[in-house]
Amino acid sequence: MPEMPEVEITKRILEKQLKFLKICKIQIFKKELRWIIKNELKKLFLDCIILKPFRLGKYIIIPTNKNLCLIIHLGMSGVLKIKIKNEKLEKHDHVKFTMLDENEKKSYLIYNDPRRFGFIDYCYNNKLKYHFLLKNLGIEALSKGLNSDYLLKKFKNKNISIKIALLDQKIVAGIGNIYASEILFLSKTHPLFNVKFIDVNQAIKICKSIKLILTRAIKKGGTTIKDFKNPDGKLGYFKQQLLVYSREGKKCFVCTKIIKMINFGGRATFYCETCQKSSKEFLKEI
DNA sequence: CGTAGCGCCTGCCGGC
DNA sequence: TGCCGGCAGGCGCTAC
Repeated sequence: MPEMPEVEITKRILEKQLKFLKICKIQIFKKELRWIIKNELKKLFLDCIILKPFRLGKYIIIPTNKNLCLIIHLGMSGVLKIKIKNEKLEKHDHVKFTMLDENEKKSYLIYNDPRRFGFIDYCYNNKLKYHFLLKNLGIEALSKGLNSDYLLKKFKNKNISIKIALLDQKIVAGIGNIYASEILFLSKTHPLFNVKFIDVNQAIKICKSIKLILTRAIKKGGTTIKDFKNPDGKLGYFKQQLLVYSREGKKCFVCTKIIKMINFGGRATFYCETCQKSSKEFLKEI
């Protein structure tokens, strides 16, 4: 489910609904996620008061008043659900936090993840940037620092296709497989274009497209392909705006030629051969 | 060193 | 109807 816009949507709702709640109970029904949830987490976070959640790339960070923060990643199929009633568990509910507000009213945060590629970890607030999963994150996709200079610097001495580069969280944090195809279509860049040939003009276009696509997706509440729901249970509506992703065999909205799908790096990539044309010599072999 | 490919999981869909 | 292969929004690890 989640690329950065979906994670951002999730975070915004957590921000509204979890702030200053006290964690009074933690239940772990399945600790074998991407990594095994550490035993001590349950005890450590008891009686912690939740401060303002934030996002780093596709990670959600939930800081607390005890210098500890939760690190949550939703993997491919993870969702966080907030409930105000103590409802029966659903399939693939793996972790449940019970929380209290200042009037002792309970609410519940539930981590649900069918494929279990996501995880929950924790660390000390001041050690966050040294956490092994966060320390190598590249620049935030929507930050000002993401500009053509930054991209060109990162692309220097690399010999990979632009599609692979956009998915590399060490370069830019937040882009996933759906939006990578969309971004390349918008910037008229062939997905196999070798980053070592990207010039300033192309880098500027790519930066603009990254920001435009992700900002639009956030506005639409993210993309629901199959199972993304925000913590309020709402769906995302960016799917209707997708220009190339999952449109193989259909007509390009711009030139009416047929959208192609290719597979590399183990992921599907959708593009328009006409709109994203490139001389062969600039493409990365696959 | 950088890069390509694998594997972790469950569920769903299309083809036979 | 049922079974099977392929595929899915991510990402760290391993082998080269």
